[in-house]
Amino acid sequence: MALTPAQQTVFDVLSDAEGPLSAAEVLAELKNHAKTPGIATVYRALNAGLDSGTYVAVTLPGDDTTRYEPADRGHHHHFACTQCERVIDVAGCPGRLSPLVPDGFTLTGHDLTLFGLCDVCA
Amino acid sequence: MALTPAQQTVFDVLSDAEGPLSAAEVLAELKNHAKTPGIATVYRALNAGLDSGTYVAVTLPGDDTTRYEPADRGHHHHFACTQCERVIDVAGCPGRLSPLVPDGFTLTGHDLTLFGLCDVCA
DNA sequence: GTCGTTGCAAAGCGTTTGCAGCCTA
DNA sequence: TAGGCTGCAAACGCTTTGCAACGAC
Repeated sequence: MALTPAQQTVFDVLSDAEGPLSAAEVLAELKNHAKTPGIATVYRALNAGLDSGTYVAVTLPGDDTTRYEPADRGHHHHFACTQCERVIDVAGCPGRLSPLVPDGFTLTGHDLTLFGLCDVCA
Repeated sequence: MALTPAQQTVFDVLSDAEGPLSAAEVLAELKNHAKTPGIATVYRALNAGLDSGTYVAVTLPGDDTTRYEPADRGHHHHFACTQCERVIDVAGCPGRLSPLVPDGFTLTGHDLTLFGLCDVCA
């Protein structure tokens, strides 16, 4: 599946990011590039990536905007800085979640977000 | 801080729920009551509760609507049924999260959502 | 009568979609 | 010329706000 120029640009930005970006952040990042696409084009590129399985959507607590990141990063979680609002990936996983699940429930997945101060803000 | 009638009704619904409810769910629940307030009144009651610290807002991954629950439930997490979309509280906490935090970052909180099938859907 | 609460409708904000213009082949 | 990509603007759903009417004291 060949990428359109706009899709390629968006893909580059997401690949270079150290965590999931919102559509607005992608657009802001693209402002640094030679050519800035319209917001509609950004959303179309992001949704095309979701459809093709290239990206996954990420929603963080307390943040009502959808974020996107490449789907090939494997299982990981996120750290959200409460000061600068930057979101970065963190490797690893607490594991041992089955004991938390009530009787009769089936656990198929989980999502963990850490909050605190990033290295810049700390 | 005396509650208005509408605030009291919303408070009753949230207190009886076994997990966080969205504004739409609160409104749907209120339809079973004698008097159904307008959606604006529901939002006003919810936000008044947030301001006074009576409620906390909860956002779940993959769900772009804000949910609300009483603030006095202590530290707990949530289980979201991927089939019926019901969300219920789960007690307990994996703990041991500090090892996941990158060097130079300060951990102040976390949020965990479990996904799977509830006892009804399993 | 005064003040706060409520309901309706309009406004906001993020996201999606329709449509026409553009570029490439 | 035909096709798809793009940008603009309108549409859309959830949430908030303005304003006037209502009810309690």
